[in-house]
Amino acid sequence: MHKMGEPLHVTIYTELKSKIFGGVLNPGDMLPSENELAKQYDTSRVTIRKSLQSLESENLIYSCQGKGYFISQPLHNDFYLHFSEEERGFEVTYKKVDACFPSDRVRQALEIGSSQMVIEIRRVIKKYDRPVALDIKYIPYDKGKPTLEAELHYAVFPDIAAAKTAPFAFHTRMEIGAELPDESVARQLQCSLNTPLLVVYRYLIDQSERRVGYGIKYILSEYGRLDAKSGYEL
Amino acid sequence: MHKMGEPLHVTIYTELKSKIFGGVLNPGDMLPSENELAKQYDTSRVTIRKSLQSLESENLIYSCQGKGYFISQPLHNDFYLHFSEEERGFEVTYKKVDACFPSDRVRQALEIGSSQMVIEIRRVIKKYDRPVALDIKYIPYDKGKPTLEAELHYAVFPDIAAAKTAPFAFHTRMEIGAELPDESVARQLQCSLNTPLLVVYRYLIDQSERRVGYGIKYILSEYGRLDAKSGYEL
DNA sequence: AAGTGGTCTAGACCACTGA
DNA sequence: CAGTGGTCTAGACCACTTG
Repeated sequence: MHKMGEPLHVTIYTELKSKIFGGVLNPGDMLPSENELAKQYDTSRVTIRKSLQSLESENLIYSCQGKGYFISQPLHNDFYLHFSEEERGFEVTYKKVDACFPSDRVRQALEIGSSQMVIEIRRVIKKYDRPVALDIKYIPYDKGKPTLEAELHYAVFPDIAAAKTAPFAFHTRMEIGAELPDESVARQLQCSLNTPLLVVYRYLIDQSERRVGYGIKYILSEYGRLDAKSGYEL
Repeated sequence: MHKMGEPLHVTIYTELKSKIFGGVLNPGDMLPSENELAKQYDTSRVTIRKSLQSLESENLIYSCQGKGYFISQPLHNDFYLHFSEEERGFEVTYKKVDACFPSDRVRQALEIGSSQMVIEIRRVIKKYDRPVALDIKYIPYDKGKPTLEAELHYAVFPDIAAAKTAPFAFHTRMEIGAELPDESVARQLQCSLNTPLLVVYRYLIDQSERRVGYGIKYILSEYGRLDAKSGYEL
């Protein structure tokens, strides 16, 4: 029922959602028409549409012109993963910035020629004085740019592109794998050569599909599993 | 400008979005008021609100009552990850279903007592006749339920909960780590004991926070990195 | 033809914010 | 106080789907 002070469209939204979560309405089922609902709740079509649009933006229902509204198939394989650079409780104790010529792997990842220089930024992330992750980033080095020191804040990834283009005009791709460290990585993480590591590759891509950043993060798995979730909330 | 046949609210939406992606409007900036925009585009407030609501549902803008609309801070650390059970081009060549008493790890994951039996479902996923992943799932075994054979379709995870509750009334948590296989896992994946594996843990949780399923998937990393992406699309 | 959703108008009143 | 967004109405016309 309509609670005092609560907008009517919220009440309608909630009641319909309850029916979906309660199994009264199931995937594929048709909802009552807008006019039907407007009559039921003694309100206008606009208010009903407001409620339905909320449900639609949560992927709970969808509409077909001329036919009606239908309950969606639930998406239980789509996960949401938060992967932040600035981890709370962790400390970045070491930074190194270099301009250098890229290795083949880095050249490929950034889709650049071998004569194009790159800036390499290495960081060791520690917790309780023990290294838990090694983060290496590469960004193409444009001549006539500020000094290397000024590039330090590029350690946080989105800033790289944000500095060159509009803040929304790029996206990121991520690949997650499991690998054993090479000697250099093992040394910096103070682990043995057969310690399995989570490795996260990141590609920063601008609006014209140019690669503007490449990052590799080696994570000691026992200190940092990645978390993701899917599903719907009442 | 307003193209023929295109709804006005879409035109307005697109023009505003272009300004955001083009860097004309930046995070924190205030948009013109609804009345302002209605005047500019010679339309009603309702149409303007429709456009703004679209932008809001994409997290490009947000509104504050009494103040106005503002450009959001971009969320470049929120990733979208699709983790499907039925992989195209892969084959499930082996299935085993057992009712058994759970190990400690499984008991903890499902939050059940040691006298509660569970059903174990093992699957080996192959590609070109080579194993690429091992998938083990556990679901609490309720007495007086159908035979084990009938539980085979539970191999696909969401179905487990969907069979017991409404299709929307549950969610999933996922943890991703890197581990070395034990002997049993190595044997089934036909790999050595120091092959690093991606390990994906899944918890299927119903609306009253009960664990209704637990899954472990060991993935040979070289054949199946996980992909995720973030960002905005024009 | 009747019913559906999609678009749009021209108002109204309210709650909230800031000067 | 004036200006903002939030809610809501009572219509209208269109495009689409189905019988």
